[in-house]
Amino acid sequence: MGVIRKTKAVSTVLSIFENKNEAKSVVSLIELVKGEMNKTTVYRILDRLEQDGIIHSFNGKDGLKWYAKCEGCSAHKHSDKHPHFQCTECDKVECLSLEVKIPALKNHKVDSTDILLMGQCETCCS
Amino acid sequence: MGVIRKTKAVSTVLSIFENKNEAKSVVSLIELVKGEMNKTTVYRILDRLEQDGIIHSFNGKDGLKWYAKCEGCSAHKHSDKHPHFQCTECDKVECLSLEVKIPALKNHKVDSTDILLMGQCETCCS
DNA sequence: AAATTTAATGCAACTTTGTTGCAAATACAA
DNA sequence: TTGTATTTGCAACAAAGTTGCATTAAATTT
Ligand SMILES: [Mn+2]
Ligand SMILES: [Mn+2]
Ligand SMILES: [Zn+2]
Ligand SMILES: [Zn+2]
Repeated sequence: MGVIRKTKAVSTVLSIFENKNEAKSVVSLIELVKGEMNKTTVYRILDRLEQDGIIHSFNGKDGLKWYAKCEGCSAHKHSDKHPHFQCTECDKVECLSLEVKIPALKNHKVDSTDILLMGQCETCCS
Repeated sequence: MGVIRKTKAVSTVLSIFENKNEAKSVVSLIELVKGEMNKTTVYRILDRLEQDGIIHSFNGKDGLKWYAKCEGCSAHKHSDKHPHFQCTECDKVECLSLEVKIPALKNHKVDSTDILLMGQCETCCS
Protein backbone atom coordinates (compact mmCIF):
# COMPACT_ATOMS: atom_id res chain seq x y z
CA MET A 1 0.00 0.00 0.00
CA GLY A 2 2.48 2.65 1.18
CA VAL A 3 5.14 4.05 -1.10
CA ILE A 4 8.49 2.36 -0.52
CA ARG A 5 11.19 4.81 0.55
CA LYS A 6 14.76 4.55 -0.62
CA THR A 7 16.45 4.44 2.73
CA LYS A 8 20.01 3.35 3.37
CA ALA A 9 18.76 0.09 4.84
CA VAL A 10 16.57 -0.66 1.84
CA SER A 11 19.47 -0.02 -0.54
CA THR A 12 21.71 -2.35 1.44
CA VAL A 13 19.19 -5.19 1.31
CA LEU A 14 18.46 -4.58 -2.36
CA SER A 15 22.12 -4.68 -3.30
CA ILE A 16 22.49 -8.09 -1.68
CA PHE A 17 19.89 -9.51 -4.04
CA GLU A 18 21.10 -7.61 -7.07
CA ASN A 19 24.68 -8.75 -6.85
CA LYS A 20 24.15 -12.49 -6.72
CA ASN A 21 21.26 -14.36 -8.23
CA GLU A 22 20.98 -16.69 -5.28
CA ALA A 23 18.33 -17.15 -2.63
CA LYS A 24 19.05 -15.95 0.90
CA SER A 25 17.56 -17.10 4.17
CA VAL A 26 16.30 -14.40 6.49
CA VAL A 27 18.70 -15.70 9.11
CA SER A 28 21.69 -15.24 6.79
CA LEU A 29 20.50 -11.79 5.77
CA ILE A 30 20.23 -10.68 9.38
CA GLU A 31 23.74 -11.99 9.96
CA LEU A 32 25.02 -10.23 6.82
CA VAL A 33 23.80 -6.78 7.83
CA LYS A 34 24.39 -7.19 11.55
CA GLY A 35 25.75 -3.95 13.02
CA GLU A 36 24.28 -2.01 10.14
CA MET A 37 20.61 -2.54 10.89
CA ASN A 38 18.22 -4.20 13.32
CA LYS A 39 16.69 -7.62 12.62
CA THR A 40 13.20 -6.16 12.88
CA THR A 41 14.12 -3.78 10.10
CA VAL A 42 15.32 -6.66 7.95
CA TYR A 43 12.02 -8.49 8.42
CA ARG A 44 10.06 -5.36 7.58
CA ILE A 45 12.10 -4.47 4.51
CA LEU A 46 11.74 -8.00 3.17
CA ASP A 47 7.97 -7.78 3.67
CA ARG A 48 7.81 -4.54 1.72
CA LEU A 49 10.05 -5.72 -1.09
CA GLU A 50 7.94 -8.83 -1.45
CA GLN A 51 4.71 -6.85 -1.56
CA ASP A 52 6.22 -4.72 -4.29
CA GLY A 53 7.11 -7.73 -6.42
CA ILE A 54 10.86 -7.21 -6.12
CA ILE A 55 11.59 -10.39 -4.21
CA HIS A 56 9.63 -13.56 -3.49
CA SER A 57 9.66 -15.86 -0.47
CA PHE A 58 9.39 -19.57 0.17
CA ASN A 59 10.22 -22.09 2.88
CA GLY A 60 13.45 -24.04 2.89
CA LYS A 61 13.74 -27.66 3.95
CA ASP A 62 13.97 -26.81 7.64
CA GLY A 63 10.91 -24.59 7.51
CA LEU A 64 12.94 -21.38 7.53
CA LYS A 65 12.00 -18.50 5.29
CA TRP A 66 14.05 -17.72 2.20
CA TYR A 67 13.92 -14.88 -0.29
CA ALA A 68 15.12 -14.43 -3.85
CA LYS A 69 14.93 -11.83 -6.58
CA CYS A 70 11.85 -11.81 -8.77
CA GLU A 71 12.00 -11.95 -12.54
CA GLY A 72 8.96 -10.26 -14.01
CA CYS A 73 6.76 -9.44 -11.04
CA SER A 74 4.96 -6.34 -9.90
CA ALA A 75 3.11 -5.20 -6.81
CA HIS A 76 -0.05 -6.67 -8.27
CA LYS A 77 1.10 -10.06 -9.44
CA HIS A 78 3.89 -12.42 -8.58
CA SER A 79 4.32 -14.29 -11.83
CA ASP A 80 7.39 -16.31 -10.93
CA LYS A 81 5.99 -19.52 -9.59
CA HIS A 82 8.85 -21.95 -9.84
CA PRO A 83 10.39 -24.80 -7.88
CA HIS A 84 13.46 -24.37 -5.69
CA PHE A 85 16.47 -26.51 -5.02
CA GLN A 86 18.25 -26.74 -1.70
CA CYS A 87 21.60 -28.46 -1.38
CA THR A 88 21.73 -30.86 1.55
CA GLU A 89 25.50 -30.42 1.82
CA CYS A 90 26.24 -26.71 1.49
CA ASP A 91 22.68 -25.48 2.11
CA LYS A 92 22.70 -23.25 -0.99
CA VAL A 93 19.28 -22.55 -2.49
CA GLU A 94 18.56 -21.87 -6.17
CA CYS A 95 15.47 -20.82 -8.07
CA LEU A 96 14.71 -23.30 -10.84
CA SER A 97 13.24 -22.37 -14.18
CA LEU A 98 11.68 -25.77 -14.38
CA GLU A 99 8.13 -26.48 -15.42
CA VAL A 100 6.46 -29.07 -13.19
CA LYS A 101 3.10 -30.47 -14.25
CA ILE A 102 0.71 -31.16 -11.42
CA PRO A 103 -2.05 -33.63 -12.33
CA ALA A 104 -5.59 -32.38 -11.73
CA LEU A 105 -7.02 -32.94 -8.25
CA LYS A 106 -10.63 -33.97 -7.94
CA ASN A 107 -12.84 -31.90 -5.65
CA HIS A 108 -10.10 -29.46 -4.83
CA LYS A 109 -9.25 -26.00 -6.05
CA VAL A 110 -5.48 -25.67 -6.24
CA ASP A 111 -4.30 -22.06 -6.11
CA SER A 112 -0.57 -22.45 -5.65
CA THR A 113 2.17 -25.00 -5.38
CA ASP A 114 5.38 -25.13 -3.38
CA ILE A 115 8.01 -27.46 -4.75
CA LEU A 116 11.35 -27.98 -3.09
CA LEU A 117 13.92 -30.35 -4.52
CA MET A 118 16.71 -31.49 -2.26
CA GLY A 119 20.04 -33.09 -3.02
CA GLN A 120 23.52 -32.06 -4.09
CA CYS A 121 24.19 -28.88 -6.03
CA GLU A 122 26.61 -28.60 -8.92
CA THR A 123 29.53 -27.73 -6.66
CA CYS A 124 28.84 -30.45 -4.12
CA CYS A 125 28.18 -33.06 -6.83
CA SER A 126 31.71 -33.11 -8.18
CA MET B 1 17.60 -47.63 17.49
CA GLY B 2 16.10 -48.65 20.84
CA VAL B 3 12.96 -50.69 20.98
CA ILE B 4 9.85 -48.53 21.19
CA ARG B 5 7.91 -49.08 24.37
CA LYS B 6 4.13 -49.22 24.48
CA THR B 7 3.57 -46.55 27.07
CA LYS B 8 0.26 -44.83 27.76
CA ALA B 9 1.52 -41.69 26.02
CA VAL B 10 2.58 -43.61 22.91
CA SER B 11 -0.82 -45.32 22.70
CA THR B 12 -2.60 -41.99 22.96
CA VAL B 13 -0.58 -40.46 20.13
CA LEU B 14 -0.92 -43.59 18.01
CA SER B 15 -4.69 -43.64 18.41
CA ILE B 16 -4.93 -40.08 17.12
CA PHE B 17 -3.36 -41.13 13.85
CA GLU B 18 -5.19 -44.43 13.62
CA ASN B 19 -8.66 -43.00 14.00
CA LYS B 20 -8.55 -40.38 11.27
CA ASN B 21 -6.49 -40.57 8.13
CA GLU B 22 -5.62 -36.91 8.27
CA ALA B 23 -2.38 -35.08 8.88
CA LYS B 24 -1.85 -33.31 12.21
CA SER B 25 0.42 -30.41 13.03
CA VAL B 26 2.62 -30.81 16.07
CA VAL B 27 0.97 -27.73 17.52
CA SER B 28 -2.48 -29.28 17.24
CA LEU B 29 -1.25 -32.57 18.68
CA ILE B 30 0.22 -30.83 21.72
CA GLU B 31 -3.08 -29.03 22.18
CA LEU B 32 -5.03 -32.28 21.80
CA VAL B 33 -3.17 -34.13 24.54
CA LYS B 34 -2.66 -31.14 26.82
CA GLY B 35 -3.13 -32.16 30.43
CA GLU B 36 -2.38 -35.75 29.55
CA MET B 37 1.26 -35.38 28.58
CA ASN B 38 4.07 -32.88 28.29
CA LYS B 39 4.90 -31.21 24.97
CA THR B 40 8.46 -32.52 25.15
CA THR B 41 7.03 -35.99 25.32
CA VAL B 42 4.92 -35.33 22.24
CA TYR B 43 7.95 -34.19 20.27
CA ARG B 44 9.93 -37.21 21.36
CA ILE B 45 7.18 -39.71 20.63
CA LEU B 46 6.70 -38.25 17.15
CA ASP B 47 10.44 -38.57 16.55
CA ARG B 48 10.40 -42.20 17.54
CA LEU B 49 7.29 -43.07 15.55
CA GLU B 50 8.82 -41.46 12.51
CA GLN B 51 12.06 -43.35 12.90
CA ASP B 52 10.07 -46.56 13.10
CA GLY B 53 8.22 -45.83 9.86
CA ILE B 54 4.83 -45.48 11.53
CA ILE B 55 4.33 -41.81 10.71
CA HIS B 56 6.04 -39.37 8.34
CA SER B 57 6.65 -35.64 8.63
CA PHE B 58 6.66 -32.65 6.32
CA ASN B 59 6.37 -28.88 6.48
CA GLY B 60 3.07 -27.06 6.05
CA LYS B 61 2.67 -23.78 4.25
CA ASP B 62 3.69 -21.73 7.26
CA GLY B 63 6.81 -23.78 7.85
CA LEU B 64 5.28 -25.71 10.75
CA LYS B 65 5.86 -29.41 11.13
CA TRP B 66 3.08 -31.84 10.30
CA TYR B 67 2.78 -35.60 10.70
CA ALA B 68 0.64 -38.27 9.10
CA LYS B 69 0.29 -42.03 9.14
CA CYS B 70 2.55 -44.01 6.86
CA GLU B 71 1.25 -46.56 4.39
CA GLY B 72 3.91 -49.17 3.75
CA CYS B 73 6.97 -47.94 5.58
CA SER B 74 9.39 -49.54 7.98
CA ALA B 75 12.20 -48.39 10.24
CA HIS B 76 14.59 -48.82 7.36
CA LYS B 77 12.76 -47.15 4.52
CA HIS B 78 10.10 -44.52 4.21
CA SER B 79 8.50 -45.44 0.91
CA ASP B 80 5.61 -43.03 0.98
CA LYS B 81 6.95 -40.03 -0.86
CA HIS B 82 3.86 -38.15 -1.91
CA PRO B 83 2.65 -34.56 -2.23
CA HIS B 84 0.45 -32.91 0.37
CA PHE B 85 -2.47 -30.55 0.15
CA GLN B 86 -3.20 -27.79 2.64
CA CYS B 87 -6.48 -25.92 2.61
CA THR B 88 -6.01 -22.17 2.80
CA GLU B 89 -9.43 -21.78 4.41
CA CYS B 90 -9.78 -24.48 7.06
CA ASP B 91 -6.08 -25.36 7.27
CA LYS B 92 -6.74 -29.10 6.88
CA VAL B 93 -3.88 -31.11 5.42
CA GLU B 94 -4.21 -34.27 3.34
CA CYS B 95 -1.74 -36.78 1.97
CA LEU B 96 -2.15 -37.13 -1.79
CA SER B 97 -1.64 -40.33 -3.70
CA LEU B 98 -0.64 -38.33 -6.70
CA GLU B 99 2.33 -39.04 -8.91
CA VAL B 100 4.24 -35.88 -9.82
CA LYS B 101 6.93 -36.13 -12.47
CA ILE B 102 9.94 -33.91 -11.88
CA PRO B 103 11.97 -33.22 -15.04
CA ALA B 104 15.66 -34.09 -14.84
CA LEU B 105 17.96 -31.41 -13.45
CA LYS B 106 21.35 -30.95 -15.08
CA ASN B 107 24.38 -31.01 -12.79
CA HIS B 108 22.35 -31.77 -9.71
CA LYS B 109 21.67 -34.92 -7.77
CA VAL B 110 18.09 -34.81 -6.54
CA ASP B 111 17.48 -37.06 -3.55
CA SER B 112 14.04 -36.00 -2.42
CA THR B 113 11.17 -33.69 -3.26
CA ASP B 114 8.71 -31.80 -1.11
CA ILE B 115 5.50 -30.83 -2.84
CA LEU B 116 2.77 -28.85 -1.16
CA LEU B 117 -0.38 -27.88 -3.01
CA MET B 118 -2.48 -25.11 -1.56
CA GLY B 119 -6.07 -24.09 -2.18
CA GLN B 120 -9.53 -25.11 -1.11
CA CYS B 121 -10.36 -28.58 0.12
CA GLU B 122 -13.48 -30.52 -0.80
CA THR B 123 -15.46 -29.11 2.11
CA CYS B 124 -14.39 -25.52 1.57
CA CYS B 125 -14.90 -25.73 -2.19
CA SER B 126 -18.65 -26.17 -2.05
C1' DA C 1 15.50 26.15 2.56
C1' DA C 2 12.62 25.36 6.30
C1' DA C 3 8.65 23.22 7.94
C1' DT C 4 5.46 19.51 7.72
C1' DT C 5 3.95 15.02 7.00
C1' DT C 6 4.34 10.21 6.90
C1' DA C 7 7.06 6.13 6.43
C1' DA C 8 10.89 3.73 8.35
C1' DT C 9 13.85 2.41 12.11
C1' DG C 10 15.72 0.83 16.75
C1' DC C 11 14.94 -1.20 20.72
C1' DA C 12 13.07 -3.95 24.19
C1' DA C 13 9.80 -6.97 25.34
C1' DC C 14 7.19 -10.63 23.79
C1' DT C 15 5.31 -15.03 21.37
C1' DT C 16 5.84 -19.40 19.37
C1' DT C 17 8.13 -23.53 18.07
C1' DG C 18 11.31 -26.57 19.23
C1' DT C 19 15.43 -28.51 22.16
C1' DT C 20 18.29 -30.03 26.25
C1' DG C 21 19.78 -31.89 30.79
C1' DC C 22 18.61 -34.28 34.50
C1' DA C 23 16.04 -36.58 38.05
C1' DA C 24 12.07 -39.54 38.65
C1' DA C 25 8.94 -42.92 36.80
C1' DT C 26 7.77 -46.83 34.11
C1' DA C 27 8.05 -50.81 30.81
C1' DC C 28 9.81 -55.05 30.19
C1' DA C 29 13.00 -58.96 30.28
C1' DA C 30 15.36 -62.06 33.22
C1' DT D 1 10.17 -59.58 41.74
C1' DT D 2 14.29 -57.32 40.65
C1' DG D 3 17.32 -54.88 37.60
C1' DT D 4 18.07 -52.04 33.79
C1' DA D 5 17.24 -49.35 29.91
C1' DT D 6 13.80 -46.42 28.10
C1' DT D 7 10.54 -42.91 28.70
C1' DT D 8 8.62 -38.97 30.93
C1' DG D 9 8.03 -34.30 33.30
C1' DC D 10 9.81 -30.26 34.29
C1' DA D 11 12.26 -26.18 33.99
C1' DA D 12 15.37 -23.74 31.54
C1' DC D 13 16.89 -22.59 27.20
C1' DA D 14 17.40 -21.36 22.03
C1' DA D 15 16.00 -19.59 17.70
C1' DA D 16 12.74 -17.46 14.56
C1' DG D 17 9.66 -14.13 14.15
C1' DT D 18 6.30 -10.25 15.92
C1' DT D 19 4.57 -6.02 18.33
C1' DG D 20 4.25 -1.34 20.44
C1' DC D 21 6.10 2.81 20.82
C1' DA D 22 9.26 6.58 20.79
C1' DT D 23 12.66 8.48 17.58
C1' DT D 24 14.64 9.34 13.07
C1' DA D 25 14.73 10.30 8.43
C1' DA D 26 12.61 10.44 3.69
C1' DA D 27 9.70 12.83 0.72
C1' DT D 28 6.29 16.80 0.13
C1' DT D 29 4.67 21.12 0.82
C1' DT D 30 5.13 25.84 1.72
MN1 LIG E 1 12.61 -18.40 -6.54
MN1 LIG F 1 1.72 -37.73 3.80
ZN1 LIG G 1 25.99 -27.64 -2.37
ZN1 LIG H 1 -10.83 -26.59 3.83
